[in-house]
Amino acid sequence: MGEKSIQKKKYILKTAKDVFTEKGFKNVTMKDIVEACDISRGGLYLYFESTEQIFLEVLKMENEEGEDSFSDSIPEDATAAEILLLFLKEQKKELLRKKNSLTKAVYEYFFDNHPPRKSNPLKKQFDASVLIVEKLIEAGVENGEFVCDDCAGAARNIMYVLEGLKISAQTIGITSDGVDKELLFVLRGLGIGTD
Amino acid sequence: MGEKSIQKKKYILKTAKDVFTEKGFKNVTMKDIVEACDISRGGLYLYFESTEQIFLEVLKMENEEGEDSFSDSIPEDATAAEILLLFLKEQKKELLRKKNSLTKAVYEYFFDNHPPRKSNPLKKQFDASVLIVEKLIEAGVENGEFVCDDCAGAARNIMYVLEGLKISAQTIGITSDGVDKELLFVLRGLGIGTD
Amino acid sequence: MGEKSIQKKKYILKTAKDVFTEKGFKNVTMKDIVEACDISRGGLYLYFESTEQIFLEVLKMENEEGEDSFSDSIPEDATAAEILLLFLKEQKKELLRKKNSLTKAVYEYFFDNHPPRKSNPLKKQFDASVLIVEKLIEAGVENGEFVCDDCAGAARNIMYVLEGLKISAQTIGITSDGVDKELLFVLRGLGIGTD
Amino acid sequence: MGEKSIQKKKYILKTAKDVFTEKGFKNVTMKDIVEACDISRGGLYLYFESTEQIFLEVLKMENEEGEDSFSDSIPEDATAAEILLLFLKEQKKELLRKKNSLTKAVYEYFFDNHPPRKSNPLKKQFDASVLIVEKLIEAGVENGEFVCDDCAGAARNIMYVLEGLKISAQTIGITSDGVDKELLFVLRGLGIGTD
DNA sequence: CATGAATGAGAGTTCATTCAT
DNA sequence: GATGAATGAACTCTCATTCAT
Repeated sequence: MGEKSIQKKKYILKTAKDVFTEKGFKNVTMKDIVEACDISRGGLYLYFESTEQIFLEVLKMENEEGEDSFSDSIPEDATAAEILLLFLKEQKKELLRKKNSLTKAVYEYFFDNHPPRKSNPLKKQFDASVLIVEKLIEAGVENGEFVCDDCAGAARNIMYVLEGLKISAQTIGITSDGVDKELLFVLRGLGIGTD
Repeated sequence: MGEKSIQKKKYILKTAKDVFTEKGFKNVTMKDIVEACDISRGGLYLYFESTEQIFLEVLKMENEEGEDSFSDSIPEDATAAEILLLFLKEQKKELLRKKNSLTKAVYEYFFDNHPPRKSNPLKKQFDASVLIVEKLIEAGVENGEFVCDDCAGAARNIMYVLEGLKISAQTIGITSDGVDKELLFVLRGLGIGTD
Repeated sequence: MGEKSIQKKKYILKTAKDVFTEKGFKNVTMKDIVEACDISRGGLYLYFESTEQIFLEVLKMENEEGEDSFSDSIPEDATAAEILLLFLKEQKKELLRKKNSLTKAVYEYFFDNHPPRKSNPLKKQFDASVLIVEKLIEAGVENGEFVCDDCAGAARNIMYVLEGLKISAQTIGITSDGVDKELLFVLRGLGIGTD
Repeated sequence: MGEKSIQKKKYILKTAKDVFTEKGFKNVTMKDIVEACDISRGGLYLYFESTEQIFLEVLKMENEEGEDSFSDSIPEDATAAEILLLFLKEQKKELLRKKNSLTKAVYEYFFDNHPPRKSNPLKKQFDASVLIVEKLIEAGVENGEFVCDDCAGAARNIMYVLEGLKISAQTIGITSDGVDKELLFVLRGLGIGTD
């Protein structure tokens, strides 16, 4: 596949992402993507052979891009508490977005497709997030910002609460205030009240 | 619709429940249900006109049956802590069930169908559970079993954690131990360690 | 079939007539008739075995009733011209009726079903009408009301014009004035102007 | 849609015309057309989405072709009477054709579908024909071929008689002689006897 | 006689996928 | 590489017709 087609592949993935964002995973057909990309039916098959493959590559692309953007937004001299707050705000923004990112599609996809635990990209991401939060909490405990005698537990707890909020946002709905209340409760568990 | 057809309707709902349990919501066609029930194509349409209608009636049936079975299992003289533990164990059992109940189908359905918040049955159920847990915690606080200065917040927190565990069980997978760890963490927040 | 069932048969035919009147012939299903009659599916089959059979019996019933009603409305001492006008007015009323009698259903039925010419009930009716009109014209010519040297031809012509008006009413639409213009033109051919 | 598919579309329309001619409108299913064209089920849907759409395009095609073929057949130096006779012969041929053109299908379709009078293509065609005949009669009156003091009325009368003959041909049946008798009667009204 | 549940054939429609150009 | 017409499998849904009660 030459230089030119790599461009096209990226174009397709970017366009497909919008489609998945709007319609989830199962509702998306090859036809939908063909039409969104305004390419020929056969053309799409030159690059991808199923919505599943496209979706997985969209996810991969997302992860690669996503990683950077968060760490980029952290000020050099931020305290642990500040970074944690930033992280939570980011998550909140994400989960409240009306046309909500890929969350729905991701859930839908992984409902039906259970990659072996070890290679489950969702699990990897989850575990990575837990680790980051854990490190943050540990750092915060060390310099007296947080109180916590089970940092790993607290980190996991935060992540599960976030998962709970995320799925609730997609199913029963949730307000900005609703999210704040939960996050505050969690933070109070770390010994701090917040703005 | 006579006595007899009511029986049949129930039979269809019960059979359909298994189908939804196995395949989720979107993957289920009228044909699937027809075949599972071993009735004729047209026969199904005498009772239901879409998988959606069937699914919603399955849910209703589930809720009606579910309510009783839990309260039935509570001993007369149980303490608040005991009841809470019972409740959590029940939830754990539910969320670990391999062919996992209707969870997947429910999520899938409500991803695409957002009933107005007021009439969202999922929300109703969630709120009801929060209330129950809240009352339990309050009772526990009163007789010294729990320590907690925001019972409502704690109850909501527990429910969101449960939601997080539920969705995680469906997507990234989770072990019995993993669930226990989370529940223990939450309970410790109420001032108790557990068996 | 006993006394009672003859009543029921008549009831079905009367109800079915309304259905055919509203929906034509082809659009009517056994189900439609069953529902209109509010009887059971099987019940209908005890009396009739197809919409075709029902329709033909409806037509027979109509003809039997129709014959009397027209001749009843003619005054004893009417002149030929008066009777002819009466006849044309009757036809006009019929063909302008919005929910137009059985015309549509009749045409639809006979498009697909061509009984041998001799036994075609539609043809019988048409020929009978031609004859009546012819006799009227002859009578009118004799007593100087009309001028006409081919009474049979004129009668046939009138009937074909009426057919043309009837089908036009059903397809391209026609106004009361439109009908009047045609009828006047035809009457002028008989040497008379009219009110 | 490229050059090639335009060919195919025409092919489908031509084939479909035969189907409508044979079976009328309501009796024709997408499947019938698919089979007549010997194409795939899905293939037909690439071009048309319903029998109605196909039918209307068949009609349009017919009208476009029909217009030319008649005017082409008129000799340069024909008199008004000659042209009128030609026109009537054409109509006669049309209405006697055993597998009778689209007449039946057209009637069937317009029984159920009443486009607003202004845009009813059937009405347009009817009105256009009336106008043509009227002009012919006027021309004939001017040069002494016809006698007539209400050319418009006579033209309309001729067209309604033709409609009457057309519907009669489809329902009660009519012979070549039968048609001749009617047309002669009408022509005699214009002051001429004919071959 | 009457009921109405049940059956199964058949029409409509959509898409993943292929393939000649 | 790219196109888009074509195919056919799979679903949905509706009724005529039957039959046990």
